[in-house]
Amino acid sequence: MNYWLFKSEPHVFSFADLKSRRREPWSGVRNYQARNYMRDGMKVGDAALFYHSSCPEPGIAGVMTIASEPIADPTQFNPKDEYFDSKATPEKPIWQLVEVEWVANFVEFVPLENLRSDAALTDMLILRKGNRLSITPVTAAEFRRACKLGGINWKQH
DNA sequence: GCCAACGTTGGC
DNA sequence: GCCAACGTTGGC
Repeated sequence: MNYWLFKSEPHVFSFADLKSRRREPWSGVRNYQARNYMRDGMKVGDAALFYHSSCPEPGIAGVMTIASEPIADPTQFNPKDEYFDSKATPEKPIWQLVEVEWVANFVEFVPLENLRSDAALTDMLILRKGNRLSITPVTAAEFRRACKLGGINWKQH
């Protein structure tokens, strides 16, 4: 099993939104590296952290799971959609997505500040200077540690 | 709102 | 293929 971290701006789509919807297609990724992680790297059942970015309190809110194989992101075909891509066709899609499913809220939200000050997390990609990728892999150890900071014992899941 | 850092675009 | 200009991200 692989582990991931997904960023989302909570005023657009928050972890609470995912909890109420339960399952959601992760549409709108328009960065090749992030797409490649979804298309080539993810397996159904992988676990992922949900990170809130561009907000008053950035940090990790909880855990979700990869719930589908990669499929073509339908928003790329819709001229009315903000993520429309005129170069994409249903025969030759450019952008893929996976569906994600809510698993568990952290008992305590883990602010970015706490991630930065944790010695076990210094290599997390999200903490690297200049990192802008909306989807990044995390190691199993980083994943467990983040869960622990959030008040969850991941082994019980 | 500022600004550093990065990805993408497009002229050559 | 180079690289300057531009747009975006995201913390502060």
